[in-house]
Amino acid sequence: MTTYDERRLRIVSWNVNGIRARMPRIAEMLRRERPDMVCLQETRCPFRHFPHKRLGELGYRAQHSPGRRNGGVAILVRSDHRITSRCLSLDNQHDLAAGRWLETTCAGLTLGSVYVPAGPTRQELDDSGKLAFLEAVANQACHDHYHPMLIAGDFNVAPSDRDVYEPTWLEGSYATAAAEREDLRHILNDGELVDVYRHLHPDDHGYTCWDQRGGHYARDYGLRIDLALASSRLAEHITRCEVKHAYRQGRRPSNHAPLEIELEGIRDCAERAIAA
DNA sequence: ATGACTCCTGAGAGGAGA
Repeated sequence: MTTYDERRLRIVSWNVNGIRARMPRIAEMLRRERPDMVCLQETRCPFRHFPHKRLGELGYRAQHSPGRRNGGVAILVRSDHRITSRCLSLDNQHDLAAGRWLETTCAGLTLGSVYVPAGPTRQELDDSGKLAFLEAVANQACHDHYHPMLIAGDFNVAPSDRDVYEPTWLEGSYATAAAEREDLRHILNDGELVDVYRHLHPDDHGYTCWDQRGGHYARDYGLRIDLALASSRLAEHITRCEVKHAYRQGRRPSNHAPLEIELEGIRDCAERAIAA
């Protein structure tokens, strides 16, 4: 029986691009890393086909919010943890959350798994759905949370030009449009959230997503659109945040790499919040 | 700039992703 350090939590966020197609790689990651919690995006899997049994064999319980056809988010919790609450709505809207937002409180932490709509392309300029969704995430982050909060997932927004391989090629695209970036700043400022990777690695690219075509990964034509946002009182407890390249390589990878976040002293953090 | 992807559904192409 493995024993785990209760004061240290490791959380992985991963856009798996189809949980069924990715199950061998997900199993590999869970066996090797044994994270406490996992936020998944793009499960692309109907409710009835979700691999609860296989995940159970691997020692994880899953909560799943399927999307209509694409999308879908899940949160996996290692079986030795007790889940204290769950939330299936985003800014009090159930329909907005379907397939795109899940929230679980566990081990003194409220964790959100988010999949922001990709939004506009160069051809298709209407981005109102994406902006409304980002607004709802901002509101959700502003709600009173008893526990410190970590929101992790695929935001489909690269916060700045430093987060994309060649800004001029992507000008005005879904990931770099000014309005999206403005809304992301709004989430960070109003929710008092910290972009964890950028906070710990001010000078690295930290790309998490590479197009599957044409050797983008080999050339490192990447985007940093998978983010972990921590409430400010949680941010000081984050000791590590890394892109796990091993799972973007090898056999049948997702187009995204997992992002791993390590927290220490989380119980202290919750206790201080209660005392305050 | 990328030459030439890969998932899903449903039974073959077509939509979607980013």
